[in-house]
Amino acid sequence: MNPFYHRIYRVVRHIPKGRVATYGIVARLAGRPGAARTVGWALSALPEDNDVPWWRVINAAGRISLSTQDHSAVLQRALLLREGVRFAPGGAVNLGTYGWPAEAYDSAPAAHKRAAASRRSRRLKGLRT
DNA sequence: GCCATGACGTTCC
DNA sequence: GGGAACGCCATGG
Repeated sequence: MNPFYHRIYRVVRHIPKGRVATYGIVARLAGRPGAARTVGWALSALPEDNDVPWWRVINAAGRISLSTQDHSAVLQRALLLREGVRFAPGGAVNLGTYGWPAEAYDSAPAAHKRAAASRRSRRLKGLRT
């Protein structure tokens, strides 16, 4: 297994219970800024008998990236709720409150986080242009 | 080795 | 605030 993957998993294991981190942050902490997509890859490649709290990793919009219909998404919400993470009415997590590490979100406002969500919705429509 | 794909992110209309 | 385009990195065909 590549060092990146190991680093990614290690970073995810460091996420405290009741907190969440974005793919971008995890990628950055793992030493590969911009490799957010790769983080998703690494998590999807996790074996069933893993000790990595993958559910604490969400996208920059504070939402679960998986399709809400997917059983993994349902599981992820359940696990987060069990740890005390509250979801806003829109189904998003307040990164300013639960984001980890807090400094990362404090210094990086990133007001237009939902852009990620819009991109995904576009792709779901099948509009590849 | 090139092309397509994806649990993503940032910038620009 | 919402939508579209472009960029990034690793994997699989």
